[in-house]
Amino acid sequence: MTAPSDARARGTRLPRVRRRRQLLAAAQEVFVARGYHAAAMDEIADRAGVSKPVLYQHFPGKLELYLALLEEHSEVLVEKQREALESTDDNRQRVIASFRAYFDFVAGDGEAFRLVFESDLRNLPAVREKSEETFQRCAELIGAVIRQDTSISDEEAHLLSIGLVGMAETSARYWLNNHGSVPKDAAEQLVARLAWRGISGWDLQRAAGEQD
Amino acid sequence: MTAPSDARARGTRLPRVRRRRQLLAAAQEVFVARGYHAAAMDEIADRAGVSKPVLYQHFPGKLELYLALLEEHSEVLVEKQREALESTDDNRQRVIASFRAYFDFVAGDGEAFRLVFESDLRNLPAVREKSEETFQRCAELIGAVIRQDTSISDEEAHLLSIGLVGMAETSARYWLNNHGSVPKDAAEQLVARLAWRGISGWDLQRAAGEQD
DNA sequence: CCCTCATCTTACTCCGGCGTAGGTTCCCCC
DNA sequence: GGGGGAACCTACGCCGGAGTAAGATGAGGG
Repeated sequence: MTAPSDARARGTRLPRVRRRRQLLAAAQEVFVARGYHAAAMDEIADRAGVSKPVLYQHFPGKLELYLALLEEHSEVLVEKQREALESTDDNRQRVIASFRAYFDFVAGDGEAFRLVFESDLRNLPAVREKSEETFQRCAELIGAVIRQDTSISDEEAHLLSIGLVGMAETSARYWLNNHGSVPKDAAEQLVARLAWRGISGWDLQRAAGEQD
Repeated sequence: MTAPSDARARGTRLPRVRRRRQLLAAAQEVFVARGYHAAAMDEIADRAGVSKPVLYQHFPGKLELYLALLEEHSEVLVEKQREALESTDDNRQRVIASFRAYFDFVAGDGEAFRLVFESDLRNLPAVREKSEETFQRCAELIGAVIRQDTSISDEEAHLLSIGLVGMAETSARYWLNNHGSVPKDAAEQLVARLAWRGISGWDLQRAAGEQD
C-alpha cells in the first residue's frame, strides 16, 4: 500500500542531514505501522536502505528516535490548533475551524497522528507526559476562548475543554477508520455543530434556571 | 498504595477455581500498573504468591491471560452503559446516567479501565478488535436513543454517538487523573450538560435553518 | 500406614531484538 | 594522486523475559 517511500538502492551515500531526515521518515513509517514495541530497528534501517549502525550514528537509541518523532508531531497538532483558533473572531467559526484542524491532523502526514494518539509506550513517563502535555495545551487554547465569553469557573471551563478535545480526537479517528461512509467536510460540520450547540449561550441557560 | 492484595504466604495451596480467580486478580494489578509489555509473568506469579508454572497451568500464555481480563472488563462497561440507558425514559436523565456510568467505570475496580482504554497492545488485531467493538457497542446504544427522537440519518447519528462516547471517556479519564480539583458529581453533571445541550432539540434547530 | 494424584517448585532452554566492535569504501581537497 | 575523514558494512555480544522439563510435597482414600 502507498509504495513505501524509498528503500533506496542501498548503495547511495547521503550527506548527514539528508540521511537524518530520511531515517526519521523511515522510522515514522515503521512506528506508525507496527507501534513502538513491534517496530524493529533493523526494519527501520532496511526501509531506509541502510544498515543498523548508521541509524545509531544519528540517534543514540530507539527511544530517542521515537521521542524525536513524537515531539515533532505533537508540536504540529498544537500549532494547527492555535492557527485554527486565531483564524477568526467569530466563536462559531472558531469551533468549526478547531474541529477541522483535528480532522486535518488525523488525515495528514502518513497517519503520524497514531504516534500522538495511539502510542503503545504511554506507560513510559517521558511519553505519557508528552502526550498529556499536548492534550492539555490543546484544551487550554480552547479553554481560554470559553473563559473569554462566559462566567464559568476556570476549572469547569478546563474540564469542558477536555471533553471537547476528546470528542474531536475520537470522532476524527473514527472518521478516518471508516472513510467513505461520510465525507470529511460533513463529518467536521456535524461534530462541530454538536459542540457549538453544547457551549454557545452557556451563561444564558444557567441564569435561566438550568432547565432542559 | 492500597496494600497490594494478597502476596500470600507462598505456601498455602488452593483449589483450582479459587487459584484461578486469584491469578486473574494478580494479573490485573500488574497489567494495570505496568501495561502489557512491561508486565512480567514472573511478577504476576510472585504477586499471587506462586511460581510461574502454576500460572501456565491455568492459562496457555501471557496473551490469553490478558485477553481474559480485557474481555471481562469490556463486558462490564457495556453492561453499565446499557443499564444507565434503561434506567429512565427521560432523555435528559439518560444522558446524565450515561455519563455517570462512564465515570463509575473509570473510578471502579482497581483502575481496570486502563485495560480497555489505554491498552498498549492495540496493535495486535485481536485486542484492537475487542477495544473497537466495545466502543462501538457503547456508541450504538446511545445512537439508538438519538435515532429514536430525531430524524437524523443513521450514519450521522452514529458519528455523533462516537463523539459523545469519546467525550465521556476522555473527560472521565481526565477527572480521575486530577482527583480533588472537581468532585465526581459536579464533573459528571457538567459534562452531561454539555452533551445534552448539544443534542437536545437537534431537529428543531435544523428545521429553523441551521443558524447559531 | 502408604499410594495416588493434584498442586506447586527449582532451574533451566530458547529466542528476538537492541546496541556495538572493528574493518571497508568512497569522496574531497591539498 | 594520495592522504584523511566521513559514511557505511558485516558480524557479533548480550540480556530480558516467555515458556518448559523434571522433580518435590501434601492431602485424602483404601
